[in-house]
Amino acid sequence: MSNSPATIEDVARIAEVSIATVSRAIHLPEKVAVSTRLKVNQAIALTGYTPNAMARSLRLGKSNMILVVAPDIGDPNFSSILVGLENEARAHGYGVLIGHTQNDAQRGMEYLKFFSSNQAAGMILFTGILPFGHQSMTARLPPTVGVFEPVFNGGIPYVGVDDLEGARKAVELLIAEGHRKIAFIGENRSRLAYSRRRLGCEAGLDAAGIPAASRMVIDGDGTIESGRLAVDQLFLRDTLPTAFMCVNDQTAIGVMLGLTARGYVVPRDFSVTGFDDVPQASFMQPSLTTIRQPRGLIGKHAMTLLLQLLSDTQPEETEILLRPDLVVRNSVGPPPRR
Amino acid sequence: MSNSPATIEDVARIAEVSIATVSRAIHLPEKVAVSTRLKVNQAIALTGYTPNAMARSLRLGKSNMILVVAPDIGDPNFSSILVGLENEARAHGYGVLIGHTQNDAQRGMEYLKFFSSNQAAGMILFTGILPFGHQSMTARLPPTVGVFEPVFNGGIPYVGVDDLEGARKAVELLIAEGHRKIAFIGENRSRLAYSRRRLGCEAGLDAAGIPAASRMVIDGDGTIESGRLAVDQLFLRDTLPTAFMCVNDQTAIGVMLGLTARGYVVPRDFSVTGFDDVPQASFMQPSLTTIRQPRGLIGKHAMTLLLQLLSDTQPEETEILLRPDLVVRNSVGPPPRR
DNA sequence: TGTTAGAATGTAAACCTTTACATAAAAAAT
DNA sequence: ATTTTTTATGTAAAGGTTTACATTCTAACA
Repeated sequence: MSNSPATIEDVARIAEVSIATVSRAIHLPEKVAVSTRLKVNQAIALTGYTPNAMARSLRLGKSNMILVVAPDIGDPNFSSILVGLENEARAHGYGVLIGHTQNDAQRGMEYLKFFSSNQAAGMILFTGILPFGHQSMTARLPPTVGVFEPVFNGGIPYVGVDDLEGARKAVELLIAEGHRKIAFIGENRSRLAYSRRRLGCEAGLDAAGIPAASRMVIDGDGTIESGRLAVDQLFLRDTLPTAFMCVNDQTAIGVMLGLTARGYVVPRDFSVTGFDDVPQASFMQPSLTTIRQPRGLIGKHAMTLLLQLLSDTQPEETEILLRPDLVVRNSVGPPPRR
Repeated sequence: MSNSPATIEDVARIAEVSIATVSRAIHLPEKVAVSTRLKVNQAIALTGYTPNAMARSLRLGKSNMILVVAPDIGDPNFSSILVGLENEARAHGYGVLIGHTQNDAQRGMEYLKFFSSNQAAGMILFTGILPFGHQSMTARLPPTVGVFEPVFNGGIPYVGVDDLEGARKAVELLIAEGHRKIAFIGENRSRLAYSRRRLGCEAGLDAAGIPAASRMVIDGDGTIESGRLAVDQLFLRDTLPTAFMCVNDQTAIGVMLGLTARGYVVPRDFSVTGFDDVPQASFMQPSLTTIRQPRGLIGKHAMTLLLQLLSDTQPEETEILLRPDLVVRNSVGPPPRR
């Protein structure tokens, strides 16, 4: 064992072939005679040779890193998708690089250096927003797949859950339990996924023939705190809903905390549904009825799609919507008789 | 704008200097005349040149990527530390690469390819276990810093919380509330951090003169489920504790769920403490009294330490223990009068 | 036997930097 | 004015791959 790592030359010398043959033995084994292939493999085993990825990327003009950009690494939705992404990437020899923008466009821009410096080949976007100041650069956009949140600037493939369908399932459950006055606690920062959920809710209410008069909408910002505030706002009104359909679990948790703080008991006094099925949802008291995102699967599909883009295999689908599942727990019951 | 990215040659041509001068203008500006520096900078701005990191790493024999290896990316402890790590890394021009071993040594080995192929310069280890089958390779170990969990194989710098101190604080709170019969719900997979917490607990009990007879220890595996099981095990015994001090929040959550399932009320009937202060802790009913890990800070310090190692600045400290804070919430009260 | 097609291997250039060393120019010293 | 020192720039090699093209070898064919 020498002290510096073995290079392709070391292998070539030991196998008594040229470096070109070694390279071919690795990447196009069928182009090299069986006997030489054997010699090369032995030499590789002997030296413990691993190709230098830097040299490789330089020569190929392509890196084997995927940048994953999320607004917040701490988001409970993030980690399981990341697992799916990482598994799939690793299975194909890719590494996963992470970045978090904290919803700051400036921050997002910083990560572009990974592309201009050739360190990343593609990007997975959690943010729903391209990390670019100017549209002008869109032409040079690296291969990108959106996840969890569709990307505004059209034309970027997206993998996520069918938000409309999921929201419909949730509202249907509430209606089936007998609820008629349903408040939708939404999110106002114009996130596409969230507005789709609202549309799904509307659709469900329409289908059940619920009049507009008994519908309520409060817009928060998708945080626990905004769920609490939404409760306060609703209690200022003349009519209260019997059920809260929340745009995500964070909001739902906030709503439940707000209701509990006012002395109400869920689901006896009010029913609450969430969306996402974050880990916390199952530990709430009562546990939260919600719509599950198949996060691992989303990650896997998104990475597959991206790797297709990278290998110039133009994928047929540009939007993959996975089926959301209703997870029935204990935060929904029939409306109280008043 | 050409279609392929600008290289140092393009810049040199426009600035009418040699590529060496361009390189110097970037990395050793004081070595180049002010007038030329200006020309070069203009040319850089004009072309939008960014140095090709692959070529740079190849030449320098050093990458600017840090591999972060965790047993489980989904661990709520992971993400905030990751934020600290990533912020610090990015501030120094480094990228963060992630890997998750799922407590599988085989998996861990796979990530070593990032080093043998020169794609990563250093490593942050969450696992407490070196991802190596053989000790023999220890000599070739890349610069590594352990985090959250000290690394077994001695000599590896570690940044974490002072587990002893934290555990002492927790047990002191219980004792101050009047508890004498305290059960420690531990973890049996010989994790160093966890065994330190147990020692801290013992030390606190010793200091208070609590006799060995009224101490109980149950070993689980640090999961919610094992917390539940620990409760079941204790209820088989003659004497019950009045308080449960848990090795981590997951276990504490399990304990609380187990107690609730048996119809007990926390903290009226039993007190419970955790360790870590994961996000869930504050949403439990009752909210969990626990010991906070300053996770962002841990990440920041660990990365600083690693970057020092990488720049051959031998750091003086080899173990940085941050001060843990007691977070008093609602899961601890005085013991019931029986 | 002499040609030719096909298979296997080798040679060398290219990918883009950084930097030791050489050279040229300017400033300082004689 | 000449020599020496200092400063600024240029030349060219090296880092480890991949691959187009050239070469050699083998086997098949006439």
